[in-house]
Amino acid sequence: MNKNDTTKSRILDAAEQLFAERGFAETSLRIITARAKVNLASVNYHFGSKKSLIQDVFDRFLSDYSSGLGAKLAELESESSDELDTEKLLRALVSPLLLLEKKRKHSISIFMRLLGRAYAETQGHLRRYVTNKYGFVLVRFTLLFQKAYPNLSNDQIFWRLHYTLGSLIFTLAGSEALTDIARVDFKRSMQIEEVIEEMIPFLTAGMKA
Amino acid sequence: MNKNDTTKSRILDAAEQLFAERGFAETSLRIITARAKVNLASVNYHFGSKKSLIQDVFDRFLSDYSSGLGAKLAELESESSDELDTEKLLRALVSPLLLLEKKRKHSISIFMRLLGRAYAETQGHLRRYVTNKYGFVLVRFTLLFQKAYPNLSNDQIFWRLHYTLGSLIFTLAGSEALTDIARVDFKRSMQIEEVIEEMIPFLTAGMKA
DNA sequence: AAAAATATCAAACAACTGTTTGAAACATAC
DNA sequence: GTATGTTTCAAACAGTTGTTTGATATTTTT
Repeated sequence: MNKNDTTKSRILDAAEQLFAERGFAETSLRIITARAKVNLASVNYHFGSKKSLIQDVFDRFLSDYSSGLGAKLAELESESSDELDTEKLLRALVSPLLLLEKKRKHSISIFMRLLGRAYAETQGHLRRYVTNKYGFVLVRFTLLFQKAYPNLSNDQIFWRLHYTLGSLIFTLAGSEALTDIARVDFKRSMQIEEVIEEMIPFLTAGMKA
Repeated sequence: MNKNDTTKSRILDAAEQLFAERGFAETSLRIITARAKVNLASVNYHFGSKKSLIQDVFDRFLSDYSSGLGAKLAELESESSDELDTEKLLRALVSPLLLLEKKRKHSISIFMRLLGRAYAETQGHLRRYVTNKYGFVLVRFTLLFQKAYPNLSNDQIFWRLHYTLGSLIFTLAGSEALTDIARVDFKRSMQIEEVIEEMIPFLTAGMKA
């Protein structure tokens, strides 16, 4: 049987879509299993609980993304500080995203919406889970920025990195709706790659303000 | 009876807090009424439904904010284009927020978290409601930016405005958690006013990149 | 003070939630 | 082909949800 058409992966596919569209609490297991065309009980059989399903949806994205990012970071870490600049670092951050998008259409926007929702879960289990398991990537990234900008204080870098993440997550999460508006208002149809390209000079300028 | 201690306003107070903390679907009417120390049925009596309660929570914030912003925008609209700059416009955007914060502690972060959640509700009733009722403010703001930056194309302004909103909402929504981290990591405790001050040069540089 | 309108209350409602169960179907190994 | 392990399925479970009800209390009007 095709690995992408097992009961388990069909549940993951349906769940990640619906979670991104409607949120975690607003998405019932019955809606997921109906969309995935599998039996209701199979979620608890394959994943144990709804909580674990949510975590597994994240894991599939994050392990893909952070392995791609890890390679990029390793490259950059071996470079000297005067070779580093914001644009290079930002491209390291987004290029694994574009890889995801190539493998599966709209996955950037789905991924970013999920991230936004996880972030909004200020006190929930999900935020803890994500930060515990993947927080070290953010740390590595912060260190690179510190190396690239020795004149900026550490907390300035901390904050600017968060401004950047805010722009990225917010814009890419809403990219479908926003490109729609741009298309009718400015008669300009954009791909997500183009949206990202537009964003890089903005963020670069801010970073070294 | 004190206007701020009616059943209705106690429900609004409890609801806005809990919605910001936990989300809309994750917050039951029973939790709200328990926190507000009122009877369960009073929500449906005073607001009609949970949906309307959510909208009314927004209305209280948005009418406060957008009336403050409206005055600022009127000022700016009467200025000539060479008097306008990004910093002025950004300050017009955030100064009504700081007024809210003065009236009630933590209201910026609550407000931004609510906005973030409303924004995440891509297909929900709330997003429609907010954009229908308050979308014109964003339009006015866009026009001012176009006036201030005649060399930028309209869609560039459109996108950069969204990057800015992303930074603002994302950072201010998480400002409590982030200032906590900054305090222990950098031994630096920050007020929200300071966070905003730090953000303005970043966004200004990006806007005129 | 009587009457009318407004507000509060405990209790019940139907609908929906995630999860469990035990039997049936299927696959794999001997 | 029988036995063993794995997966699917319909049905039921207990708990929570938003909402409604009708009685009681409170306030306002006359």
